[in-house]
Amino acid sequence: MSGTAQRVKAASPWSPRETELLEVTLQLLQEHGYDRLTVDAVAARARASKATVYRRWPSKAELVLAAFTEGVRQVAIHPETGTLRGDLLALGEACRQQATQLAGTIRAVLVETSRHPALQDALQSQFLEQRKALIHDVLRDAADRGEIDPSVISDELWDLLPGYLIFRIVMPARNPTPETVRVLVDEVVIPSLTRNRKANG
Amino acid sequence: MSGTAQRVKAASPWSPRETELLEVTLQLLQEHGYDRLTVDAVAARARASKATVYRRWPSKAELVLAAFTEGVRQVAIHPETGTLRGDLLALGEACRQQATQLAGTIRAVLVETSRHPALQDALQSQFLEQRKALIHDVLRDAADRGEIDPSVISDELWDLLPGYLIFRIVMPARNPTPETVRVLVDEVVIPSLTRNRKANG
Amino acid sequence: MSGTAQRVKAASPWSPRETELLEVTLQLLQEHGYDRLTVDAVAARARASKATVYRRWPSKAELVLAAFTEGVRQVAIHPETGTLRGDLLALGEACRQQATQLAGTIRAVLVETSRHPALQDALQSQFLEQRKALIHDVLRDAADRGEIDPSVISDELWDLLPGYLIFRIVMPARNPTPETVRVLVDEVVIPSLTRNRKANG
Amino acid sequence: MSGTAQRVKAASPWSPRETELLEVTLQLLQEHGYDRLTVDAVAARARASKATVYRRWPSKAELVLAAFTEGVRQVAIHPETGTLRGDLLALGEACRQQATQLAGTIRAVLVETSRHPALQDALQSQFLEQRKALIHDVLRDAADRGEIDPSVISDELWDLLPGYLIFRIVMPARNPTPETVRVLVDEVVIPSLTRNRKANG
DNA sequence: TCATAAGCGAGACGGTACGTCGTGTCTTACG
DNA sequence: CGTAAGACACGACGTACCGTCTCGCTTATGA
Repeated sequence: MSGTAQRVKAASPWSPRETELLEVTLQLLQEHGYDRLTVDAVAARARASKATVYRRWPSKAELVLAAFTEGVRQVAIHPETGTLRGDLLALGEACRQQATQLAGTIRAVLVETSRHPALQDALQSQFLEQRKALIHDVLRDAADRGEIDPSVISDELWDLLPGYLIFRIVMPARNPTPETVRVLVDEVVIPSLTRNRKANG
Repeated sequence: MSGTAQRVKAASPWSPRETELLEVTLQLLQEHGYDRLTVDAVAARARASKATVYRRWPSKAELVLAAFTEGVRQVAIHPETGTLRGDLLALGEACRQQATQLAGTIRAVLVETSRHPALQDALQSQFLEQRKALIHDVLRDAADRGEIDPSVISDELWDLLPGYLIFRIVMPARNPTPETVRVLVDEVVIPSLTRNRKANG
Repeated sequence: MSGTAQRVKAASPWSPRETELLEVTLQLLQEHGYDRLTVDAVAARARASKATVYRRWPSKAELVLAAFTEGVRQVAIHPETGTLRGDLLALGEACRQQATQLAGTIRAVLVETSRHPALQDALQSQFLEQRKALIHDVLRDAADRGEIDPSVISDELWDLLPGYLIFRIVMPARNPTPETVRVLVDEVVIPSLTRNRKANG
Repeated sequence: MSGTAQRVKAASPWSPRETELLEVTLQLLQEHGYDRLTVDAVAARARASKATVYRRWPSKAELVLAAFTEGVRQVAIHPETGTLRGDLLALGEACRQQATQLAGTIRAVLVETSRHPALQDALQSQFLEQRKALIHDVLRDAADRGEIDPSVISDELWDLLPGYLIFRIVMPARNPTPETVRVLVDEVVIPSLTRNRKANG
C-alpha cells in the first residue's frame, strides 16, 4: 500500500568523510550564520584542508547548500496518523520545527541560489521534490479514505503549507507557532481541499 | 471613506542626491544580486565617493534595505474593484509583479535582516505594516459589502496571499504566473474566507 | 672635479611608508630567506595590510627586488683613497661585505629576474648602472693621475671585480675573504689594467 | 699523458628510468624556470607518479640539482689545442655556451644550495671539482710548455674564467658573447697569468 | 571681496575571507 | 613488491570587498 510509513530518504550520496565535512559546516552555520562562516573554519574544525573542501564543492555557496540539503534529507517521513488533518498537522509542525532551526541557513541558501543557477537545480531536485512527493502521498491517502476529492490535488499549490511556513520563518519577527500551524491547516488548507464537498454537502 | 483609491505612499525621506544613490543601488542589485553588489560600484556609478554613501547608511545592509524600501514604497495602492475577488486578484497580481522584479533584492534583505535586528524593525514598519493595512482595508470593505464574515479577519494569516507568493518567487524555479494568483485566490483564499458562510448556507 | 667624495646615491623613489615596508621586507629576508619570507609576515610586522603591499609591488618577487635595491642603494660611495689600488681594494671590500650580508637576497633576486623580464630592467637600471658609474669614476681618476691608460677602460669587463666576487658569494662554500679581494686586485685587476704600460715599460 | 683529450665523465649513477625523469626535469626547467616547475608536471610528463619521483629525490631541490648535474656531466673535456690561449678560449667558450643554455637551472640551483647544506657538498664535489681539475690541467700543460710560471697557479682564483662568465649569464641582460670570452682571456686572464714574466722580460 | 567651513570626489588603508596552487606524505589498486 | 593514480594536510599566494580614514577641491556663506 502506498501509504505505509516508510522513509522517503534516499541513500546519502556522500562518503563518510564528506558527510563529516557537511556536518561541521552545518554546525558552524547554525553557530555563526552564513557569512560569519568561513571555509577555513570548516576545514580547521574537520581537521581537513581547504583543498579537500574545495575539491568537493567548488564554492562556499555549494558547500552550504550541500550541508543544508544533507541536514534536511533525513526528516522527510510520511506521518501516517490516519486522518488528513492529523497528517497535515504533523507535517506542518515538523516543517515548522525544522525550518525554524535552519532559518539562517535557508536565508543563506536562497541568496546563493539566485546567483548560481546550478544551485537552483540542486535545491529543486534534492529538496523540493522530496517534499512534493511526501505531500502527494498524504493527499492520495486522504483521497483513498474518501476525505477529499482527488481532483483537488494539483501541481500548482502543493507547497502552500510548507511554503507559507517558510515565508513566516524567513520573514523576521513573524515566527510561526504551533497555533499558526493549526490555524493554517484548519482554516486554510482543509477548507481549500474540501471546498467542493462542502458545496455539494 | 476608507476604501477610496488613494496612494498610501508617504513622502520620501530622502534628498534628491540620496534618492539617486538608492536608485543606483537598486539597479545594481537587480543586475548582480546582493553579494556581487559592491559599495564601490554604487559609488562609482553614481559618481560619488564611498564616504558619501557611508555617511548616509552605515553599512551595505542598511543601504540595500533603504533601496528596497524606496523601491517598493510607491506601489501600495488599494485596488477598489468593487468585489472581494477582484480586489484580491488585483492585489495578488500587483504583489506578484513587484516581487518578481525585486526577487534578488528580497532575498538579500531577508538575509540581512536576520543579522541586524535593527533592520527587522525597519522592514516591519516600513514594509509589512503597509501591506497589512492594505489587506485589512480590502477585507473590511468586503465585510461591509456582506461578502465575508468579519470574524474571519485574523492577525494570524493576513499575509497568506503575499507571503506564499513571495515564497514562490524567492524559491528558485517556482516563479508564479497570473494563473497561480488566480488559483490561489479562487481555491484557497476565498474558500478560507467564506468557510463559515458555506457551512451555514 | 670629478673625483670628489660624493654620494652617488639618488634620492629614494619611495615614500616613508614604502620605505618602511621595504625595510621590514629586508629584515625578514635576512632572517628567513626568500621563500620562507611571506607577504603576510611583511604586512603583519609593518602593521599593514596585504593589499597595501600588493598595491605597490604586484608580486612577492617585485617586493623583494625593491627591498634589495633599496638595501644596496645607500652604499654606493666613491672611496677616494688617492691611488687606484686603494680605491679598488676599498671598492672590492665594500662589495664583498655587502654582498655577503645579502647573499640569500641576491640569489633570490637572480631567480626571480629570470621569470619576470620587468625585474631585469629594474635590476639593470637601479643596481648595475650605479655600480658601473662608480667604477668608471675610479678608473677615470686613475687615468687622470696617470696610473692607467684611459684606453683600457671598456664597457665589456667593467664589472669583473664585483661580478667575480658576487659569483664567489653566491656559489656555496666559496665565500671570499679580504685576502681574496687583495689577490684579485693585485694579481688580476691591476695587471689587466696596466698590461699596456708594462709592455711599454 | 695528462693532457690527452679524454672524457672526464664518470659513469652515470642513474638507472634508465631515473635518467628519463631527470631529462624531463631538465626540459621543464628550461621551459618554465625553477618555481614554475612543479613536481606534478615532471611526474605527469614522464607518465610517472609523484611517489616515484620522491622515492629517488627527497625534495624538489634535490631533484633539480640532480638534473642539473646530469645535464652538465658530459661536457667536461680537456680542449688540448696546443697553446694556453687556445685552451682558455675553448674552455671559456664551452662554458659560455653550456651555461647560457642552463641559465635558469643555474639560478635555481644557487638558490636551493643556499638552503640545504647537503646540496652544497653535492654541487661542490660533482660540479666544481671537475672544473677545477680541468683548469689545473690546462694550466699545468701551459707551465710544461713554458708559457707561464707554475707559481701563478693558485687555489684562490682558479675559477675566475668560469666564475665571471657565470656571473654574466646569471645577471640578466648581461649575456656574454664570444667576444666577451676573447677579451676576458686576452685582456684579463693571460695578463694575470703572465704578469711576472712581463715584469722580468 | 575674500575667508572660513562644510560637503564632496578620490582613493589609500587595515582587516579578513576567498579560491587556487604547490609540496611532500600517504593510501589504494593494479600488474 | 614496485608502481600509477591521486587524495590529503599544510600553508602561501594574489584578489576582492568592507568600513574607516585622510587628502584637496569646491561651493556657500559671513565679515
